[in-house]
Order: sequence, then structure tokens, then C-alpha cells
Amino acid sequence: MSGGGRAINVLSVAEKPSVAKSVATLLSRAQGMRVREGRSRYNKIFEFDYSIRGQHCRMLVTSVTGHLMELDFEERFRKWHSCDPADLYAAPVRKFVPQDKMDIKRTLEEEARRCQWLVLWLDCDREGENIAFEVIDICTAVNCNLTIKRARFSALIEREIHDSVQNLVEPNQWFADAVDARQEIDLRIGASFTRFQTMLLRDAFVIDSAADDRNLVLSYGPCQFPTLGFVVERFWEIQSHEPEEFWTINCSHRSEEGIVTFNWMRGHLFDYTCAAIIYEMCVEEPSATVTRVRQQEKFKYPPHPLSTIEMEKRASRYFRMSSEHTMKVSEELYQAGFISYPRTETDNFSARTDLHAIAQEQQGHPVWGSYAQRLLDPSSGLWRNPSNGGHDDKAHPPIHPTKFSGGETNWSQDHHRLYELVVRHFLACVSQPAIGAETTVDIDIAGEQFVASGRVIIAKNYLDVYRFESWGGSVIPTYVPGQQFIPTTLTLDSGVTRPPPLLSEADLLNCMDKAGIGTDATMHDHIKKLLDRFYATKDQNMRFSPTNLGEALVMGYDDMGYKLWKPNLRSMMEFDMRAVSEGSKTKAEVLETCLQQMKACFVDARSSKQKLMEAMAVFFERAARTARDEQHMMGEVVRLCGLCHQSNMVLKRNRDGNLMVGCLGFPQCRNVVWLPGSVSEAVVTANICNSCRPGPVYMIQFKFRRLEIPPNYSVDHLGCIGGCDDTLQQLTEICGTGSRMSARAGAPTPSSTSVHRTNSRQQACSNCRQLGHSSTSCPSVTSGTRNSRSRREDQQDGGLSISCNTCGASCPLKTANTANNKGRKFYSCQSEGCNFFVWEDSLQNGGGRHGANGGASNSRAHSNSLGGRGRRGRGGRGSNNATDGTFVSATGDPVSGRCYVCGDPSHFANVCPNRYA
DNA sequence: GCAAGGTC
Repeated sequence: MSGGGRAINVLSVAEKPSVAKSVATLLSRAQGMRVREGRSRYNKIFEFDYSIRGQHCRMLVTSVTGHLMELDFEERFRKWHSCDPADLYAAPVRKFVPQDKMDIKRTLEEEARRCQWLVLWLDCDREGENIAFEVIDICTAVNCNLTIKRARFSALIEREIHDSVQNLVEPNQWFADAVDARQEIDLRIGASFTRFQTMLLRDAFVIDSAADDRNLVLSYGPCQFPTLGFVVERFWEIQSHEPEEFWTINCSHRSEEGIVTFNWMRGHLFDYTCAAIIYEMCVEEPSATVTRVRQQEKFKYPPHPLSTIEMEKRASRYFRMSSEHTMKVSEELYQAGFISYPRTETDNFSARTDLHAIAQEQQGHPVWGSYAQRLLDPSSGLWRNPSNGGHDDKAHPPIHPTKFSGGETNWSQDHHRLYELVVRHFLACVSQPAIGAETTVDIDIAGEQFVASGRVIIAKNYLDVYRFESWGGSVIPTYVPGQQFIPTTLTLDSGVTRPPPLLSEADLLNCMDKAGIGTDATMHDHIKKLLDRFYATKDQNMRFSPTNLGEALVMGYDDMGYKLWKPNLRSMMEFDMRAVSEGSKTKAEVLETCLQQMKACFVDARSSKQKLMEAMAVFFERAARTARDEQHMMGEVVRLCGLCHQSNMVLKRNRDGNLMVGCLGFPQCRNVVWLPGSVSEAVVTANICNSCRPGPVYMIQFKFRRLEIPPNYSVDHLGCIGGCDDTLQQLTEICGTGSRMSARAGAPTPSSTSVHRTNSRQQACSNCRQLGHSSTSCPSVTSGTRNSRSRREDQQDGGLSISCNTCGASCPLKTANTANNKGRKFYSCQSEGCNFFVWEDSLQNGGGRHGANGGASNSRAHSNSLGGRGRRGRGGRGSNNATDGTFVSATGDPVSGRCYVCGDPSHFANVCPNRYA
């Protein structure tokens, strides 16, 4: 290395010790490099001589460990009761070096004093640029004559590092400003909302979390809350799911080569009549003709190179490891030198990476070594350059093995697993895709198309090493176009739609990634925070549910009309940050507008704190009740009970928050009138209804939530629960009676953003949908309260009902409205999952046609036909009255037909005893 | 006692 003139001292600072070491090693080419200790034991100082553009330099390379400084309020605003939380939007903040970083600060000061240049080797992203300015602040404070330069590099590769030091640039103030703005906004919003909601709610309710109440912090943060929002939203989606019965035609054919199932091209239909008509057409003319046989080569491609989020998702799926634990283990593997830097967004290898060398190291492994050998043997043709996932953080390569290990003695099972995942993932992504031969056979029965397919794996390739993935193969017998055959079975089967599953950790990471919540290095922290704050729990299947606390907080803000639990706020901030980093907005501008908006939002939210209190009251007992609260719990008298004539009926909320007028004689008298779920307030007035008896019946002043009732209804309504009030009945019908079963449920296509929800995990009564009782003791059967389930095309006949032979629940009398049985009356069970059904005339004719045995056995047979595809839920009723020759669909419509298998008109093929004979 | 972002 040649150099002219007098040597200058150049202080180089990297973001972490490992980068300092790499940079120093690469620049010095490991020759003449000295290592000495700094004040911090992790951050060594590397010294060597180097020449930058002909200038002879004494290089001193050291590091920080991420941010050197923190942002916080000035001391006098730090105590929670020191100020109004709203003041935190303007309270002075300052940056300071926390105690545990003081050693690094001192090292920088000492070295900077004797240097002429400062070269910043921080990661090349916005955070890195911000840390660069922290380092500049520290260093220039002790040496104002420093020449400051920035090294820009995209990988720790020799040529890249030499290039960057020969082409030093200026640090980018805009990038650093964007981070400053982000930090300040996060701090002010987080602190203000956290203090506000903690102080408001912690002492007002008995929150039964594992934490001591006094230590409980109900935190709010622009990342943790949207993360919670994802969990709650999915939970609500599941709660509001209405199972819908569907119908599908299945066809199978047994030949000498085996049995094949052909699937209906229409998938499934929700209209029973339609499905039944088509089915009957097929049954009339069951001969199948092969219309097309296709053979195609299909590929299953290996994954992209491994990024942090992908590693977390896969470790969660394959090993049930939490993302937080995965990061801890991967950090340890990285520290010990076995894998590359584990916090990377990059899923594309640089063209300069020696991929073969990485694979070569693994050839000696007892398990996957032979695969690595085969991979490196050119004659195998197994090698393939990895695909590009399209992400590059310009700082780190994809995660890959950096040192061979057959397993270390101090490794836990999870260390072994994660190392194996990193190695196998690497070997997979430099391998050829798996190849399969797929055969698809199309057939036609009476004009209906069915399809069956089979797959034979021709070459497993990467699947040989990537044991975490599989590709199912199934053999299909030979068919030729034009071939005809009679199906072995042809059945009309039913199933019910199912709600989506709870979010898994991988799902949650996906949601966060898509919405830009957190970074690859922090996403697992936000997830863990939900658990630590008792906002969510993770079940045995690694799936997340909100706790009552988490749900109540989201519900409270949602009721205020704020989307603070949605990712929008973060997206908006991210948008502004980008503007600052590109120079199109200044830090001051963004801070001013954003904080102004957030303060207005905060003040407004605080003025609606009642919503938060109400949402909490849905789930939690009040800690100390005031006299007024007690009065409210007792309820205000509306009338004398018309059922028991002994006790008063009072207006109150049940413990789930649903408004009701219930008899004080409970539990002896179970008379109750549930109020529409869209009621936000209800107060008993002194007005007395003129028509309802026995009087007096006091009228109630209602206030409805505007968004939850149709536009032609007024939000204010003076109503009567005595039975005379059509408006109230209509709104009950429209909105349902659960306080959270909002009218949004009636929207034609409920989207994930406007899901309706219930407020309790209790099983609701299948009859009236209310909580706190089962359908067998449902008071609305006798009080005649209409419910949404009774809004069907069938006519319900004057409240007549019988007890279900199967489950004992109420079976109301109804009138069929189908062509074959128009006007014929039947009883059908209201109970969820019960299939009991009986024609009224069959009861009159001796009653022997329906018995408990018949109902139960039909139900079993029908369940079997589902073949595990779906459980029968609410609305999924259907009962096959075997002796009657009719099939009753989910809507109660009896339809005639006959069995394809044996021709018996008394049943359909799906319950035929000879179906597989 | 609050956030989110670095990193050990």
C-alpha cells in the first residue's frame, strides 16, 4: 500500500463489532492488523495502515452496538403524574447516551481526539444513518476539526469494501432526520396513550391477568397495537362466521387399477334445489364419458434464499418455535460463527458470493453431506443458481451457514434444528426444482363435468434435502378419451363453510410484513409484547387469540371510531418518513403536522373515554362500585312481569354487556326481553304506554348507534318493550340482540374490515342467540321474541312446538313451502348441530315414523357422508327421513329423490347402506 | 412504569 505525505489517523466506526472486524480484516488483508481493547469489552479496536486515494492513513476501526443514544422526555415530565398526558405532545425531549453505552461513548471520545478523519461504516439504511449522526455528535463534541466521511457498502466483500473506502461520500442528513422524526412521534404517542389508558382503566376494573394489578401497564404503541388489531380482527371474523351449508356431487370409479375420486367442476353450490336437480340429472343418465386426458410436467420450486422473516415463519411452522426464541437461538449461532448475520431482509445472493464454497463445507455431514456431494458433482445436474426473492437491504446477505458443524455438544435441540434449517434451506435453494408428471382426467356425466388428477414424482431434487416440504403423489389408473364407464358411486354430499383459523405466528408475521409493521429485527418483539402485556395468548397450536383485555381495548377504540388499532397510522408515518428521507418534506414539518393530528386524536379519544370504559365493562367487573353503579346494576323498573305477575322487570345489562329487560324473579321466572344490539344508551322514562297490559309499562328512551341501524330509522327513539312497538321489533330483527351483533352484520358482503362480532366466548343459545342460557331453557320460546333464525321462508306456525326426541330442545312447527310438500307442516329442531325433523302428519298417524332412533341414526349416517370435510354447524341442519322418501335440506325444504346406488326412493345415495358394497 | 429501533 503506497502513501504520500504524513499519515493521518482515521477513526472508522461500524454498527456492530462483527462488521468492524470484517471491514478491518478485508481492508488490511489481515496483514499488519493489531487488535486492542476499548472501554467496552465487546467493541474492540482494530489498527492497521492503509492508503485512501494516495493519502497514507493509520486506520482505527471500532464499533458501536446499534443506537448509541435514546430519546426521552426531560426529567420533569418522566413521572407519570408529573403532567397531563396531552402535554407529552409538546414536552421537551432530549437525546442522551444511556448508562450501559457510556463505555462506548468514552472509547469514541478518546479515539476521536487523536484522529483527523471520522469514517462512518454504519449499516446503509435509515437507522444506520441516524446512528452515524449519533457518532458524529459524540466525536465532534471532543474534536471539532474532524473531517467526516461516510462509507457506503452493500456487502462485506473485499472489492466492495475497498471500493467504498476509496469513494467516500457525505453522510445523509435526510435519512437521519426521518429516523429522528419517527423516534419522536413513537415516543410521544406511545407515552401519552399508555399513561392515559393505564391510569384510566387499571384501577377501575378488576383485570384478572397474571400481573399484579399495580404493575400492570396497558401500553399503546404504533406497532404493538396494530399487531394486536390483526389478532382481534381475525378473532371477530371467526366469531361472526355464519356457517352456510353447501352441496356437492362426488363421483368415484373403481377399476382393476384402483379407485379414483372425481371432483365436480362446479365445486359446490349453496342452493340445494339446484344441486339436487343436477344430481338427479346425473342419476338419470349416470354413464360417464372420458372427455380429456392431459399429461403435464409440473415443477415445484425450492424456496428463495433465507431472510429473517422467512426463517421465523419456517421455524414456527416446522419446529413450533416462537419468533422470539428463533431470534435468540439464531443470534447465538451467529455469535459462535455458524451462520451469517440473522437480521436481514435480503433474499437474493450477490453474484459475488461463492455459493459452491458454502456447499462444499457441508460435504462431510453425516446426514446431508452426501446430498451436498451430489449437488457439487457437475454430472448430477442438481446445481441451480438460486432464485431472487426481490428483497435487498444492501447491508447483509441472506442467512446461510458460515461454518460446518456436525452439531456442538453445548447446543440445545433448537440450536440443532435451526442450524439444520439454515443449512438445508441453503442447499435447497441452490438445487433444481422437483419435477412431477401430472395426469388430469376430465369426464362428463349428463353434461356435468368432473375431474380427477394424479401425480407421479419424476425427480425429487431439492426435496431430497429439504425434508420440511413434501409434494404428494397419487397414482391414477389409465383412462383414454372416449372411454365410458358407470361410476361406482355418485353421491350428493353436503358440507358447511367454516370460519378461518386463528392467526398462527407465521400468519401474524405475514400480516405485519405486508402492512409494514416493525422491521425484520423487531417483529418478534411486538408479538412477544402482546403476550407480555396480557393482550393475547398463544395456544398449543401456536395460534393467537386476544385476551379479554386485548379485545376490550381494541373494541373501545373501535367504538370511538378510531382506527388506532389498524396499521394505517404506521403506514401514514412510514409515508412521511420516506418523504423526509427523500427531502420532499422536512423533519420539522412532519413532526408538526403529525403531532398536531395525533394530539387532536388523543384529546378526542380522551373525551370519549366512556367508550373505552364501556368496552372494558363488557369483560371486567368494576373495581369499586359507586352508588350510582349499584343502582345501574340493580336496574330501573320497566313494568310488572307479565309472566310470573310477581316481580318487576328491570332494564339492565347482563354481564356480557347486552341490554335487557329481565324479571327480578330470576331464576324462578326467566322472562326477559332482549334489546337491539345497536342500542348505545337506554333510560327508563316516566312515560307510560297506553296500550300494553298489565300496566303500567314505562317507556324507554333509546339511543341507537347510527352506523348500526338502517338510514331510515332515527337514532333517538322513545319505545315500549310491551309488544306494541313495531320500530323496536324491527330493529331487534335487523340488528340482532347481542350488544355487539351489530347491523354491520347485515351488510351484503362483510369484509375483513367490517366484521361483526359477539362479545363473549360463551356458547349462545341456538334459539334466540343470547347468552346465559341454552336453547332448552330459552325464555324467548315462550315469550315469543322473534329472532333472526326464524327469518326464513318457512312459515312458523303460531308458536307451537314439541320437544326434540334427540336433544330435548324446542322444535317449532313450520310450514313447508316447496312444490312437493307445499303447506305440509313439520317440526324441526332449533338446536345447533341437531338434525331432528319430523312431519306433523306423521305424528298424527301414530308417531312411529320419526322416533329418536330414526333421527339419531339418520344424523349419524349424514355426518359420515361429510367424510370429515366439515362439521355441521348452525344452519347446517339437514335430516334424512328414511321412511318418508324425502330429504330435508338446510332450509327445511323437503325434496324428493331416490338413491342412485340401490334405487330406493326412501333415501339418497350418500346414506345408502350399500354405498360401498 | 410509556414507544420503536438498533444490538450484546
